[in-house]
Amino acid sequence: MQAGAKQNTREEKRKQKLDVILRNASKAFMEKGYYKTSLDDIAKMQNVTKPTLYYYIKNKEDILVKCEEEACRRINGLLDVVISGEGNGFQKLYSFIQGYIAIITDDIIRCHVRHRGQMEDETLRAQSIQNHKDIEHRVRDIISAGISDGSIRDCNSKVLAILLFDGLNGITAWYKSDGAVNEDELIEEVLALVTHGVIGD
Amino acid sequence: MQAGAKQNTREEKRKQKLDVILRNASKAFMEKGYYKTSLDDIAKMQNVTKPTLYYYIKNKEDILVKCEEEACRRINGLLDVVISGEGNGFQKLYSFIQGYIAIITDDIIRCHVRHRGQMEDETLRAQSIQNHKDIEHRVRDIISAGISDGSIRDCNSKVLAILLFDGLNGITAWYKSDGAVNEDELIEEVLALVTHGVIGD
DNA sequence: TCTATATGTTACTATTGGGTAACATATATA
DNA sequence: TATATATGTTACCCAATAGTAACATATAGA
Repeated sequence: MQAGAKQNTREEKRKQKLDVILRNASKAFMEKGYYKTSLDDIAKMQNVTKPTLYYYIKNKEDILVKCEEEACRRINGLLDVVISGEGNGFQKLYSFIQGYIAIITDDIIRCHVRHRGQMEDETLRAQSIQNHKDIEHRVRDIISAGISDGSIRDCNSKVLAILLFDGLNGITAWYKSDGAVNEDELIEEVLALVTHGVIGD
Repeated sequence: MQAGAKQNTREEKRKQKLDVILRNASKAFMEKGYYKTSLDDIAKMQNVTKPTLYYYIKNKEDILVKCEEEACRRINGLLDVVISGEGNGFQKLYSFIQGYIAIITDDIIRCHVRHRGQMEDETLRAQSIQNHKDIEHRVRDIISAGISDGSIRDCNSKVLAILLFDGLNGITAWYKSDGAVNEDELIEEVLALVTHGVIGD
């Protein structure tokens, strides 16, 4: 067997185990909150002991950082696709919302959304805030383009972007714990509301 | 001096001091988070020692409960006025949004919004969730009335109510830490978006 | 087979912080 | 003035938990 292959297997395993840790931690953080979830709790979820976690993460806060990296990768990936695609500003915003709702049902993403900008370490906190600002800015650019090409009503792009993000994040937080509305129906309702508002015909 | 008057003064003072505690605690919770804010921190903010707080509150969690009581009183008060007022469903929803944005700049209300449903005590947590459901339901009733009278577009009132609350809560959380948009302008933008959506004319 | 390194455990330290007991003082009222 | 009660302090306890040191074992590669 080749040296490279074996090495790879070990690294693969390592990556998978880290992913399990992040996934379990995210789930626990969403259910009980960050501070009410101990590292012992997380360790137990994958049947190891606390010090083992420190082989994969630097410290508790590092879990949030790693979730954020993963989340930003995916959200920015979505934005890459949306922005480079066809259509006017409104259509791009529309497909971003669709994609975002789909993405944000993942525990790791939801964990990031709930905890971003809340690291105790100042440098990490600043980085986290910046990461989100960058994403928000890319969405605002889509909106601005839509206003320019006339497909989006003239409005304050900052207020719209924030209203949109907070609304979407809230929706998905609620969505998990309730089976009354299915995902397709949810997306359709949200898109209709964002598009046309609440005013009667 | 009358017995009643003196007694009253003492009770007044007590109420005022409790209010200061809630206000300071709310501010700290919003800035640093609930778990990163110690009772010693809060005590220092009004130049007393930690045990003194226990003369006004049962325990740390009780601060959240008391903030919630105050917040629900005010939000339900707003709903009382809005619902009993003139106009169709859309107009009532419109004035609720106006009032809600104004109310939610208060630290105590923001503290409630951020921490509701997160008490460790199960009974308190259930009560908190119920309180919010009640409020959400009153808003949904306004929406349903609007749909019936034709002033609001036919939509899922649950999705709209949640999208609305989360959007508004998010906006105001952001609003505090940024001076770029003044409150009147903010309210106007939000109302326009909620009313007409983002679609170009 | 031998050895270095990756992976894991047990047992511990150190700190934080919620909550309380015991004690001190101001003040309203009889 | 006397006294009960409201209000406050100092000094402490105790539980939870993040993080570490020392030790054990599996495994990849020579």
